[in-house]
Amino acid sequence: MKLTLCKFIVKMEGNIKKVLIADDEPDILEIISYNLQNEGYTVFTAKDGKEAITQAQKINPDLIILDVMMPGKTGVEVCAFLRSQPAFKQTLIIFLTAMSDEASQIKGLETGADDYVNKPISPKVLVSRVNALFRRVPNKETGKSITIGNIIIDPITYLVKINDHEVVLAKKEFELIYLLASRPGRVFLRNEILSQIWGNEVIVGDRTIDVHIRKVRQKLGIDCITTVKGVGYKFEV
Amino acid sequence: MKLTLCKFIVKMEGNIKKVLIADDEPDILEIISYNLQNEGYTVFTAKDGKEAITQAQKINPDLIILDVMMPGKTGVEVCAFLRSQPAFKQTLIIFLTAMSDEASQIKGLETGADDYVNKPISPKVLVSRVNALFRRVPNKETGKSITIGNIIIDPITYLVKINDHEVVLAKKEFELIYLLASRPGRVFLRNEILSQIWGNEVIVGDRTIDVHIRKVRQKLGIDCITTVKGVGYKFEV
DNA sequence: TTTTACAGTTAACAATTAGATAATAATCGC
DNA sequence: GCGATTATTATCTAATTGTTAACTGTAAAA
Repeated sequence: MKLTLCKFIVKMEGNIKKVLIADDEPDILEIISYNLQNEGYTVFTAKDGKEAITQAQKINPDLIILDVMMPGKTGVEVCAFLRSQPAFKQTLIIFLTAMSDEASQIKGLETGADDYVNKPISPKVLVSRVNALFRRVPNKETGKSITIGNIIIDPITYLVKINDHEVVLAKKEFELIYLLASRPGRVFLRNEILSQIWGNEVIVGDRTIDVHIRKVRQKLGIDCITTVKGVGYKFEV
Repeated sequence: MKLTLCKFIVKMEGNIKKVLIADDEPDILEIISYNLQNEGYTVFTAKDGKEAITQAQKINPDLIILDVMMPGKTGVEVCAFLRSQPAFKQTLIIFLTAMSDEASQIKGLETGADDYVNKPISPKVLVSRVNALFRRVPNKETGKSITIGNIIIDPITYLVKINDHEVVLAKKEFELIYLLASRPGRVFLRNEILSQIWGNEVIVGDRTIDVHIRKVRQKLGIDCITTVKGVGYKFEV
């Protein structure tokens, strides 16, 4: 009783989560779909890696469940590709695999997956894990375009529009403005920026962020990035 | 050279994650501790459920790894108890267990755990999962904004608002007012201020605090810092 | 009243930090 | 593999921020 009520609330709050499942075995696709739909998720499917990517870009799901072994692009490759795009930096990803050897599991998690479930899959366990993931990441806006004043920042097309004037930014430049604009007013420490955009393992020099900030400021032509000396940067209109 | 320095700084700047591990088997405790410490985490241990709870309350860890089967309180019980307290609503919890049956796994995840790892544990996999979890959780907000009367001191935006008028302070100035305002009315000894803001190793002259206090008073324009002669300063409205 | 002990004030100096720019390196698309 | 774009580094400069020192004011103790 409590559960259904809870589900109902989740559904009413405009938080219907979109889940994309990619697996080349139709049976698995079906059984997972069925169980997740029962939990109130909207489910989309893809039968290989390529389709997974096109689908992901089209529907912008909240969670992607990826089979590791797929014809064409493997799940790990799909994950790596998606993670390289700002729109999917925050998207939850679960790997599904027959391999239970730890090497591939570690690799999977390090590629940026959020969980790793071994086949044979118990649908109920999978559902529990999906729920647990969503519980942890409440209503994270994933891949949504950001509109602040007369500025639109769209991670799908990689374009920034200012007063209907399109500005083309390089990848890092776009990632920067997208990150800062994701929480307008909030100061992002240099460390945060580094770990969000460059990742924790990559180490770049001190001036690298500055140079990118400068380029963004230059290209946008408007003053929307404020420096907080000794702390970091923030987006402000 | 530069590389190590940079890494060191990153780790030092408030990103040290505290992990509490509770398991009744000393061997497991040790091997997990070792591996997590190697990754840069600060590790605390507990040998049973009761100790886990007292430790958790004492050190307020970012992540708790709980063995399900422990003498006294089980991991699930510990988890349920902690989750019932506001302070631990957001704390990450991973279950560790020999049982691989799905019922207990589902139950564990539904109690509010964030992950579930089956024994025998591969330390490397566990470390990967821990990393994956922390990657997912947004950096704990730097601090809460303080509102006293018509003054708002907000460390997220690094701004002080007085009657909707924004005041921009330099880093040390902000740290000062934020510290004093964190306990309004309480007198902070000069020594306390020094060790809180400058750290224990740094030695600065006598007048340094005064000068910063003066700047804050000047910039804020209102009289909210009171001098207690021979003792220190306090925030008062 | 004078002395003393603090804290306030101010300006000068030092240190830190970010901006600008050009040069080099890496990457991408063909 | 080549040219073009993008990313990173190095260096210098400018600005801001932090610290010190010297002086002033003030209130309590001698």
